[in-house]
Amino acid sequence: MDLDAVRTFVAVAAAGQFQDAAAALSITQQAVSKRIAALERDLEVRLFHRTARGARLTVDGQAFLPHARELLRVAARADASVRPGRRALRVDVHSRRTAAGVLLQEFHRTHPRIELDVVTLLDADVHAATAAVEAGTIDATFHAVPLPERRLPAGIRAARVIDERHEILVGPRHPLAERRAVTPAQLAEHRIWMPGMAAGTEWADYYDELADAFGLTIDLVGPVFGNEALLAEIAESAELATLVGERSRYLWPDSYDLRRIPVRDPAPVYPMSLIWRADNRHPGLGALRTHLKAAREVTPAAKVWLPRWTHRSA
Amino acid sequence: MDLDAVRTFVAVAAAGQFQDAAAALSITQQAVSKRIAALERDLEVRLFHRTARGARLTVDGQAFLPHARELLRVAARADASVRPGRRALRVDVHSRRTAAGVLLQEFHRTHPRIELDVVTLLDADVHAATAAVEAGTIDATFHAVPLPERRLPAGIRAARVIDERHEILVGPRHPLAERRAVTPAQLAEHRIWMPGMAAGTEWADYYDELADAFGLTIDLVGPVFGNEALLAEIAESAELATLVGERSRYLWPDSYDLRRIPVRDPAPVYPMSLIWRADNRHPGLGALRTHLKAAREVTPAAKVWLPRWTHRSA
DNA sequence: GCGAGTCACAACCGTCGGTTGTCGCGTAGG
DNA sequence: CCTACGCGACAACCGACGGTTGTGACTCGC
Repeated sequence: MDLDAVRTFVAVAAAGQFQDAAAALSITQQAVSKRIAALERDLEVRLFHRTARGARLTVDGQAFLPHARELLRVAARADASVRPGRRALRVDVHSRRTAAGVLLQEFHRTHPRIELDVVTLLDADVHAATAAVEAGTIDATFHAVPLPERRLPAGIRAARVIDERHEILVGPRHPLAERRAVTPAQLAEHRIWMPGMAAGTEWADYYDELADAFGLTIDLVGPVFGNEALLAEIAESAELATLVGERSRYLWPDSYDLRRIPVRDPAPVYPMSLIWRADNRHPGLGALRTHLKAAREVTPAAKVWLPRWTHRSA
Repeated sequence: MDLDAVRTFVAVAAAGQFQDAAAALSITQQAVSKRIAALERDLEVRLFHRTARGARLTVDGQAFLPHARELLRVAARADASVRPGRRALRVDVHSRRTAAGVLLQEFHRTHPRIELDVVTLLDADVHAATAAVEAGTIDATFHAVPLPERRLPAGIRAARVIDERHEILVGPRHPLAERRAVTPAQLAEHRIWMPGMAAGTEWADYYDELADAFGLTIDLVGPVFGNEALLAEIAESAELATLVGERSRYLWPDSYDLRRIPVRDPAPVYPMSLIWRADNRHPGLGALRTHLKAAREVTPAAKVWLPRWTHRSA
């Protein structure tokens, strides 16, 4: 199936005759005739009734038309997603399942008109992601911004948009399973398991500092067999717990009886900023910033714990 | 943008290298190279990093990939919608806004996996539609089936699936505007306007018989300026009313203050059947029949009025 | 019956997309 | 360090496809 043929089909359906469609497409009537004939041969079905007054859709043509329109729309979106100059808003998130991803999905739902592409830079820390923003390959990224010892490059802006609190995830046999909330101090006696956190990453640094601050045992090592395996292990265990972002979404089969219990007093918070180029005029970027600003839930300062190394600015 | 190129792009992204993708597509590596190069030239963007070990997606490629997949999915659906042999379930309804259309939409929502095409045969009465079912151009149609004086053709089946009751649509100044319900007899004093009902159609016959039975004045003539104009007229008028199916959906701007008032005791019912070929093995057809059976709301026989000419069978 | 309109068919031709053959280059291994 | 292997790119060739112009068959309306 050829997209040009589909475009021609839609043009003919709209015009009601080959000639006008040909004019609209700036080709000859004969070319239109050939394209339609080729499409009909390809689909093995007749799309138009030819009359002396023009062309009318057959039942098959009628059935095909909305699909053809959809096809062209999707093709236009696909094109817009990468076309330099007016491509879709491209935002980098570390994972779609954590707060930033969830917020982006929400943004997409409330702003269906804004073309949005969510990508994940491979092995990118704040600096690599910021470099990508600077280079223009992405329009924005979500990261915790380190204290301004190392200032952001000129022309780069950042704004705190997510204060992600945490919950522990435990199985039914875990001692804390029935709590409505736990404090960080209460977690000291229990083992917390976060496999797959490579040392040296921002997240590993965060959990290290958190462990230090409250005397926790946070296990960052261990083989990674995927989320499914981790969840199964947690559900079975009477000792293991893992930390998840409050707004993260991990789907698990109903057979796993897992509970999410908020960590409060103080609530450890992973502060994420949106990072973008000051001179980026993409209309979707402004909308995204406005949306994130509105969606931000600020917890009173007294009740949160923040890592020392992060950028404090709003 | 060429669909073959897009298919190739997806294959390369999956394989991680040109050679394997070429093998999977049964073409040479050189052809793959050309197709990708053409796509990149077309989109004015680099999609892959070429290395000595294969090809890795660039950020642009990563952004493009889901759109490319979607494009292929939509193309496959478009193809399936008309491909003889295994095309989508094709159902004819007179209007998408009336009960049959609304039920089909509901069916589509609850059965997203079943490819469904809703078409409207032009100028087709029961017999023309039945002929289309017989010929196989459509899988099913909704119509009131006349009494078996003229029996259905051999191999054609019909089942009553919709008993559509009615409501009158009136503006705020109409004498009946504040009623919670009206009887057909009460309508006798008022003028009912149904423009655009060509004489001789099933619907016109129905309204004729209804008018006779209760001494109503139903005006089937009048110029047709579209639904919008009709609704505007009704909303303004203190005398005009029009009949609509209970489950029909007409959207109007909020500025029109229109009320829908059920007609009951007895409730005139337009009985519609689904008509299909007994030997049609399309899997969606069975699902549709089951769905319609479950959705059917049967009003006690004593409380309904049915036209004499319709097929009484369940 | 004829003219004006429709679409289809035929002939022609350039371009595009496929193939085969070869090269440059980066990585891995001796 | 140098070589051998594997990857993708480039070049030359060729057939097929899609565009054009010219023409024919057909229908409708005056």
